[in-house]
Amino acid sequence: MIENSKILLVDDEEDILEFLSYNLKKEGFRIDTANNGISALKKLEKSKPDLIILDVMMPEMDGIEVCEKIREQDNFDDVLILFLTARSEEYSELAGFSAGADDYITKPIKPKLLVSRVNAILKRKRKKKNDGPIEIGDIHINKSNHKLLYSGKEIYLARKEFNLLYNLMTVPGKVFTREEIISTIWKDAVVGDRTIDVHIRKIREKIGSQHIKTIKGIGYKFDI
Amino acid sequence: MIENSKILLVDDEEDILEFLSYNLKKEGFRIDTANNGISALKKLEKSKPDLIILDVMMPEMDGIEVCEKIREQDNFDDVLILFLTARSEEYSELAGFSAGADDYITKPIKPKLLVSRVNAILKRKRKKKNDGPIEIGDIHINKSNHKLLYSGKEIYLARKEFNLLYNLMTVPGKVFTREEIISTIWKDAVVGDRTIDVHIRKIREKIGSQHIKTIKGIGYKFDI
DNA sequence: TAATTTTTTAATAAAATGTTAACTAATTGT
DNA sequence: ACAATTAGTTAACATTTTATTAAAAAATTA
Repeated sequence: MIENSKILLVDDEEDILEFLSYNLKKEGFRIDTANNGISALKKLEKSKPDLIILDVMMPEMDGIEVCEKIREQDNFDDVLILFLTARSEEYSELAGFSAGADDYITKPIKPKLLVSRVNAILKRKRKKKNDGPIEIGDIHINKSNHKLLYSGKEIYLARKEFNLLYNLMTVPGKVFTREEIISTIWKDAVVGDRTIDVHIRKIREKIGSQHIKTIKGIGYKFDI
Repeated sequence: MIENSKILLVDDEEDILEFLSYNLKKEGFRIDTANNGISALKKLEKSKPDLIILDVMMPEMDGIEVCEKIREQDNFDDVLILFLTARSEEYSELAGFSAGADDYITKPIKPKLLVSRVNAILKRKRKKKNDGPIEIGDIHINKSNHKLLYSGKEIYLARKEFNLLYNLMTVPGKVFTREEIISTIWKDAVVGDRTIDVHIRKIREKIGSQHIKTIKGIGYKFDI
C-alpha cells in the first residue's frame, strides 16, 4: 500500500528531480514531477498524489507559497507535504510548518534518510486515515463510534474484540499473522497465543464464522 | 542468532541502563551502554550493534536527534532503533518514526514486554531479507501474507507445502537437491526422503504437475 | 468498594498438518 | 531385458496448532 503511493516532486533543478525520482522509484513509489509551483498546482488535480515533496527555494513562486495555495483548496487539505530546505535556511522550518507542511528534509539529501522519512510520513497518514468506517458485505464497522452493524442489527463487541475485527477488516483477504495481530492489538502487554483464539471465538460467536478464516500455522484473515 | 544479537542501550539514567541491561542479558543478548548521545554515536563504530535502544528524553542531545544523526550515516542506515518514551510524550511517536525509528516502548518498562518487543523486532529484520512476492506465469506467491494465486484463484497450501513451493520458486529453473530442500525447509528436524515426495505430491495435487519437475537422482525444480 | 464486565490464562478436546512405513511404479545402468 | 535404484502413492500414526471451556485476574462501572 505504502509502496504504491504516488508522490509529486516539485523542484526547479532538474538534477534534484532526477535524484529524488531515481531513489523513490527504486522503492516502488509512483512518481510525478513538476519544475515550478504553477505547474505543480496544475498537475495536482489529475495526479492526486499522496505526498508532495516541495523545494522551498524556487524562483517566482516559492515552496511556502505553493504549500499555502494547496492548503487553501478544499480537496487537497489532507495531501501530505514535505519540504526540502537548505540546512542554512533556518527560517523555513517555522514558516513551512505554519504554511501547513507535515515534515521537512534538509539538503544535502541522503537517499536512505529520504526514503525512511517518506515511508514514515506515509505510514503516519495511513494510520490517521485508518479510522474511517468500513463496509464489507453485510458488515458495517465504524471505529469512530465503536459500532458494528451485522445485517442491519447492531452488535456489541468488547473493545479487544472490536479492535481485532476492525484490524482484520482493514485489509480484507489479507492473512494477518499472529505476530502482526499481537503487535497491533497488544501494543503494551504480552499475551499468549490462546488469547487471540478466545477473542476470535467470541467474535465468531457474534457474527458467525463464515467471515473469519483460520490459516493454520500462520494466522487469520477476514474474507468476504 | 537472535539471542546473540548485540544491543546498544542509551540512557542518561544509570538505573534504567542497569534495569535494561539486566533483563536483556538474562535473555542472552550482548549489551553495550552509553549514557548520552555523543558517547552513543562514538561507540557505534566499534560496537556495531544490531539494535539501539534509545531514550527520547536526554539532556543535551535528545533521542530524536541521536536517531537522525545515526540515520544520516551511510553505514548505519539499517541498524534497528527502538525508542523509549514516557507515556505522556505523545509527540515522540510521530517525531520518532519520522526520524527513522523502527518501534518504541513506553515507560514504565515492563521486562516481559521489553524482551518480547526486542525479539520481535530482531526477528522481523532477519525475515525481511527475502520475502518479496514472486510472480511466475500464472502463479503468484506471496510469503508475507501466505497467499498463492493460481490463474487468479486463491489456493490454500499448508505451511510446509507453501514453504517448499516458495523455496523452489525463488530460483525458477534451478534444480534444488533433496539435501538443499531439507536444509532450508527442515531447519531443525530430521526427516526421510519420502516426506519430501509426499509434500511435492500434495502441491502437485493443487497446482498441477506441469510446473514442478522431478530430476531423478538429484531433486526437484520449478519450471515455467 | 462492590458489582459487573472484559480480558487473560490454563486445561483439555478437536482438528489439521506432518511424517513414516510399506508398497507400487518408473527409470536407469548394465 | 533385468536387476537395482529412485520416486510416487497411500493410509496409519504422530505431532502441532487451534478451538472450546471454565475459571481466575484485571479493568471498568455503578
